[in-house]
Parts: sequence; C-alpha cells; structure tokens
Amino acid sequence: MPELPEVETVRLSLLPAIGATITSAWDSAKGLHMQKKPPRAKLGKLVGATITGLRRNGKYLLVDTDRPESLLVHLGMTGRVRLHAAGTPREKHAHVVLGLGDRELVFSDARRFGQIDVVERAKEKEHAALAGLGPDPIVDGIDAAAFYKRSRGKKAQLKAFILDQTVLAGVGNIYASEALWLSKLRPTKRAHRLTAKTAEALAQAIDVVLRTSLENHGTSLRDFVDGDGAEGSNYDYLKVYDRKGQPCARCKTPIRRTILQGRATYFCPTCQAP
DNA sequence: ATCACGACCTGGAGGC
DNA sequence: TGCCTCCAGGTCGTGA
Repeated sequence: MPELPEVETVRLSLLPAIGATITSAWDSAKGLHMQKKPPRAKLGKLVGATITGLRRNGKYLLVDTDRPESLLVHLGMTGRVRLHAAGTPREKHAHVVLGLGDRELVFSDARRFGQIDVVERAKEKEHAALAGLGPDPIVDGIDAAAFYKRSRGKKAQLKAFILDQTVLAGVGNIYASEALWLSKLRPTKRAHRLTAKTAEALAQAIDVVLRTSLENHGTSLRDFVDGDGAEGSNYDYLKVYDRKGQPCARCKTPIRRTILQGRATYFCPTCQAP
C-alpha cells in the first residue's frame, strides 16, 4: 500500500495521538517477514510513555515518545496503522495494539511484509531500516545535481534507479511509473543515459507526482486507508498506473503495461522516448 | 560491486 | 456456489 504520500497521509491522520500516554502494549505473537517475533520486550518498555511527535523518513513512520525510544513502523504492502476508540473489535491481522486510555493505536498487516520495532532515537540512524536511506523528497527536497551525480555510471534502468531507496527515500512502484511518464522518459532507459537536463526533469517530476498525491491524501488502489480509515483520492489522478489500454493523456496512444524487475510498469510507448 | 530475480504472505478479482 | 490462476503501494538474499 504505502509509498511516501500514503505514509505521510497516515502520519498526518495520527497527529491527534500526540499527548496521549501509552497505557498498554499487546502483540499477536505472530512474526512479520523481517522479524520472526514481535519485539515484545521493547514494546513493553513504552508503557507509561507519552507520545510527543510523529515523523516520517521515506516510507518509515516514527512515533516519538518522552522516553529515549521511538516506535518505528513500515507498512510493507498491506500494513495499516489505525487510531480508534478502545474496545473496537480487533482487526483480523492486528499485530500490535498500543492502548492510549480511551483510544488505541493498532498496527495490522495481512501480508506481513511490514515492520514494527522500537528504536533508540539517539541511535536510529544505525538501525538497519534507516541506515542508508537516501534523502526524503519532501522533508529534504530533491537536489537535482546530486540526483544526476548519483546516476553516473549506473547501468540500472531508470525505474529501478528511482525505486532504489538509497537514491531517494519514498518513491514506490506507482509513483515511479507516474514520474517517468511526466518527465517523458522510458522506464527501461539506463540511468547513465540521463543528462543533467533530463535528470532535473525527472527530479522535478518526482516532486510534482508526490506532492499531487499528498494533496489527494494518497492513492487507494485496494488496501490503503489512513489512521481514520479514510481512503485517498489520488487514484483518479494517475496518468498511467493501472491504465493499460487507456489513451495517453498527452498523445492518445494506448498505455502499455510491462514487467520490470518483476513489477508492473506502465508507460506511453509514443511520448516516453526509449 | 551491480543488477535482476525469486521468495516472503494473504486475499480479492476474474475466468470457467 | 466453488475452484483455479493471477495479481497486488515492498524489501531482502541470492547468484550471475
């Protein structure tokens, strides 16, 4: 479900949790793909802590507390974080529930590709998940010159290049296709073929595509909802993703779907030059 | 070192 | 209805 705009939408919807005190911690005992067991002992250490802030780094969400630790959450493909009244029937795939008095914060994830952990803020940059993340396009902005420099000598296809979280943190499969369409670049083009000018156009397109989606509260393809359970409306504004066969918004050529690195990729064969 | 691919899971949609 | 196949907003480990 979640790329940068979706995670940011979740973050904003959870802001009302700031000031709440964590009164209990429950976990399902079920593992996630990257963790065999929930970090039960560490979660327990958060009981009594007060939530002081919410941050986002790429696709990672950080729930800060008045203790030295923060909760780190990644939504994987189907992860959800919901803030709702205590006593709400437990979702089928709930993995962690933090009681907040009369409310609760619930992390659920059907496919279990997500991650949840407790990190020491002072050392968070050393956490495997956050170490090596590239700049966040919204928090840090995109430095077009640095982006271009990073592409030098890279034989990877542009689609793979912009999905690389060490290049930019937060771009995922939908917005990769969208940004390449907007900048008129073919997803299979090799990164080292970028020029300073086309690299800048791509950087600019990534920025536009992410900000547009943010304004629309993210793209709800199938699973995505924010902390209140609301869907985003950005699906209606996608130009190519999930639009196979539909006319290109620029030139009317039917949009094509292909598989790159095992992932669905959409592009216009006419206006996205090879 | 790079790069491309399969694996990890569950559930919804569509075909028959 | 039910069964089968395909597909999905991510990331990691492997092997070429």
